[in-house]
Parts: sequence; C-alpha cells; structure tokens
Amino acid sequence: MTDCKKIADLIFKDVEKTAGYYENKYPPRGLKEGARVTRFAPSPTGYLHFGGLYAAFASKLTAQSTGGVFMLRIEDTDKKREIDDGVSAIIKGLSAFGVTADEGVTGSDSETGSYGPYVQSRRRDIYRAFARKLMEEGKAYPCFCTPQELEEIRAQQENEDIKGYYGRYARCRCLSDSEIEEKIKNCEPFTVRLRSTGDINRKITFDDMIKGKIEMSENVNDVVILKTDGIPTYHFAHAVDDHLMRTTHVIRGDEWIASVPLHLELFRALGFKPVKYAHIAPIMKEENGGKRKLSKRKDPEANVSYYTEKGYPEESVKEYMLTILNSNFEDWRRANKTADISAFPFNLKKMSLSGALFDMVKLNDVSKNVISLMTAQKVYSLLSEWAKEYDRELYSLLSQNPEKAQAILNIDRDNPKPRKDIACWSEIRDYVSYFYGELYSPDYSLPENINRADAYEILSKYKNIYKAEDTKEEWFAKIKELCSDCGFTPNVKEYKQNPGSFKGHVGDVSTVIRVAVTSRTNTPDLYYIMRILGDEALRRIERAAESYKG
RNA sequence: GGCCCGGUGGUCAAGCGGUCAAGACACCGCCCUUUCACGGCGGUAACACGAGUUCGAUUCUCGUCCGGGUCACCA
Repeated sequence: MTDCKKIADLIFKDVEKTAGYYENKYPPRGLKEGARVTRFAPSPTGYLHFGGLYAAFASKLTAQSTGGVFMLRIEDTDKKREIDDGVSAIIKGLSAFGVTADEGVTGSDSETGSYGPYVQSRRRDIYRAFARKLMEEGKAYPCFCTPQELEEIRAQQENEDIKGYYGRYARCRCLSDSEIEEKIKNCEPFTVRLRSTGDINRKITFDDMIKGKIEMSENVNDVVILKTDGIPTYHFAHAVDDHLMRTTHVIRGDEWIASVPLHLELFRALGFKPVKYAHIAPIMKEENGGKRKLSKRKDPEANVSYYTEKGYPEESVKEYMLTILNSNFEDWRRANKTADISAFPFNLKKMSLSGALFDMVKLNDVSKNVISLMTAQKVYSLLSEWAKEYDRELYSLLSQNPEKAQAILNIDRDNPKPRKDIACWSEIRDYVSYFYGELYSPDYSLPENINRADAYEILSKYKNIYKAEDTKEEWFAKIKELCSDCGFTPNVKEYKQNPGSFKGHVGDVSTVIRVAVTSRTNTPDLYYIMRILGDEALRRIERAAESYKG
C-alpha cells in the first residue's frame, strides 16, 4: 500500500503552510447577494490584444453592474514567454481605455487588495501547499516521464480517440513508494500530475453564462499541475487562485471551453466550490473570404496600442466594444444620448455566441459620433494630450495659440448638428493643415467645370471687396454680389433650371475662393475658416489670383 | 481524426411556431445646402442545404455542408 503522506513529505519538504492556513487567510468576501467577482488574468507578454481588452472590459462591466470586484492578476507561470516589464504594457493598455481594476496588480511592482499576491510567480508556496494536499489525499502523484517518453506516448496514440496521459499510458501512476523514493534520491526531475477519477463514458454538463448548457465527456487525463520547476500550470493556478481570490465568475476566451471538464475536476478534487464560466467568442478578422482570429502577428489593430497611437478616445473604443458586446447597446445609446456608459445594464447573456468580425468602419463611425458630441475645449485638451506624445510638431503648433486651435475645432461644432468628420486625433493634423503655414502647401487645382480665367476674375474682384471683419451675412451677400458680376448666379435653383444662361452658381464661386484659401474643394464652413485666417486669407486670395493670371 | 461551439443582408445583429423577417454600419438615390459633412426621406440586400415534427417552420429534431475552437511541463 502506498503511503501518500510519506511521499508528499518527501516531495514537499519546503512547504510550511497548509492549505487550511490559506483558506483562513483569504476568507469569503462579505459582498452583498448577487455581487460578482471577476478578473482579467493575462500573461505579461508586453502586448495587450484587443480581445484581451474586450474580455477585461466585459469582466469589469460585470463586476461593476453588480456591485462586485474586478481584479487584475498576472499569470507569469511560463518564464519562456515572459518579457521584461511585460506588465506595464498591459496596465497601460487597459487604463488607456478606462479598464482599471478595483484590486490586483497596479504597476510592474505594485498591487492593491487583500487577496494577493496577484502575480502568480509570487504565489509559489500557495500552489505547493494545495498540491501537497492533493498528494497526501492520493489525488496527485509525481511523474518522472521525460519529454522523449511523452513524445513516444503521443506517437502511440495516433489512432486513439482520446489522447493524453491516462489509463495504460499513465506510466507513473502506479509507481511504488520505493520506486518514487529511489528516483527522487537520484534527483530525477519530475512533474506532479492529477490522478484523474474521470470516466470517459460519463458526461458532465455545465451552464455557460453565454453559451448555455454544454455537455462534454469527463476529463480523464492526469494533467500536469506542477511543472518540473515546481511552478503550476495554468489549470492548477486557475483553480487555486480563483478559489482563494473568491472569484465568482470567470470570463475568458472560448478557447478554454475544452478544458472546463478538467477545471471542474480540479475544483472538486481540491474541495472548492466551482466558479461560473462565461466563454466569449473571439474577435475575428476577414481574410480572403474567410474568418480568422484577429492575429497578433498579422493585424496591427489587434494590439491595443494601435488605438492609442492613432488617437482614438477612450470613450470611442468603449462604445465600440459595447456595440459588439451587447447588441442592445446601440438602442440604449439612442435613448440615452449623453448617459455615462456605466449606466448601461450590461448583460453577459446578451453576448454573441459566435465571433464577430472586427469592423474598423464601424469603430470610426462610433468614434465620430463620440467626438462630435465633445466641446471644442474637450477636443482640444484630448488632442493636445495625444499630440504631446505622438505628434510633437502638431503639439507645438497647437499650444502656440490655443485660442486659434480651439476656434478651428469649434467650426460647425457648436450647433445642434455638429460635423462628424473626425474619428481619431491623428486625423486632425490633416484636418487643420491649411490653418498653419508650417503644414500647408498650396495647390490651386480647380474642379473641371471651372476655368482659370473665371477663377482669376472672381478672385481679382473678390480681393477688393472682402473684409475680414464682415459678419457672416455680409460676407455671403458679397459673394452673391460677386456671382452676378462674373456671370454666375447666386441662386442654385435658377442655375439648375437654366444652366445655359450662366457660367455656374454660387457653389462654384465659393469653390474658387475655397480652393484659393485652403487648397481644397471641401472644407467646413468657409466663412469661419477665413475669419480665423484673418489677413492671411486675403494674401492667399491674391496669390491664387496671381497663379491663374494669363 | 475524436470532442465541443457556431451558421439571419457586405458587416454587427433583433427574432425565440404564424412578422410585409427590426435596427445600426456600409452602399445607392432624392431633399436640404456656398463645398463637404450633418440632418431628413427612400432604396438594394438575408434566414447555408436536405429531411422530419406541425395546420404552419428562420424559430423544434435529425442528417449534410461550411466556419471556429481544442486535444502541451503555453496561457
């Protein structure tokens, strides 16, 4: 008969505290009924995937809407994938979009909350205490198989329906005490495996918060719970951490569904109450007709930093995520135009079952709406903040004359139907370029229906009547007057009825002036542009006229 | 290959046995208009396929096909 206690003592000599000690140290949270405790638990790879932000956001909303707690835990149990200071990119990415944790890791070397440590590499003793408990109870055993041996097993299993370390393939499952002692004495490296009690013919069902009832065969694999270096695998860490941190709802990508039977077995073996699961579908990308997951390697927009670099406001990205997270969000938004996102009744059950294609066009649309609702001051301050980091030249132009910048940003904004043409801050450089000599290069190309001689006539006459201090009405009256003087009609309808009698209409005359002043055929309200430009507008008109001469 | 999950317009999606099958984005047209936007009005466009259950299937069942996931000492 094997003596589990003896083997456990041999293997876990270093473990001082018991599982019971940790149970007491991290008591159940005294939260009100229905409060959900969630977490986001990324690996510190120095990269925050949009899908990660998305899952984290869903987790935060779930906690927030129930009066619960949202934690950030770092899963650094795989030293091979780790990157120097990989934590800060994640925290930076999350906080850029307002997904801040109530508890957990707050920086590369700091954390808050009483259920920590929240970095797995600092929880080694905890995992080992629970692994020891399992081993004492005969629910885990050491495995001395080498990678080569495991490879052999895999090769043998090519035609098996069930692959893995189980049944007759589980060579170390029945090692005798003396064999184990012998191997350990010889310092043979070993892992610790769960002694699965699953039966392939038995089904387990669980209720996924998003996907509903799912039925699967029980886990039968004696999976590794502690690697040779004594560090736990994801599965074991998940069970121990989420239990001890008193997580109630695990919201994660649906690639984890397949391991739920294992996770449930782990919770049961450990004597833990299982958490509830919500598996979310990945965000997809279209590629020649097909769908595939947004890829870190192929898609720049998979990296959350893409949005901060482009300058998408926090609100825009959140609103966009919500439109894919809960499809009733857009209806809610229409009914509650200015309400804060936190007032939205987020519901996991309303989430999509299958992966949504990432839609940049829709993001832009959402963002344009968000930005159109901001005041010029707000746009200015967010823009400056962004430019300070990502476009120094623009930043200095802006800050040289904040009043001018705000006046530019205020064109057509301060009214009930604001323009919607800015989706992100990086677009503004181009949007404002004709206001700044440093960014402006004149181009007097005219549309085909207007000839240079007419343009010359219009501008030569206009420069004599234009006054920078005119009111909008005066300004426009002069343009209409100019129309008549040059053979154009101030009345568009009249032109359409009788196009042969005129060279064109006010629109064409305005276009000539617009091109002269901005080098573009379409811009926001020309009057306000010229106001802001002041004398410079006149100079540009003169220069343009000169260019059309002869 | 085994096991899971999914399949409504180009995209995101309502729907939950009887609907002229919502809405949003995109696209097209018209109106408004000094350009462009905005706004308003209108339009094109969908239940993967085949059986079954039913008086009646987008909705329920089964099969097929297609897409995705998973089968590590990675998470």
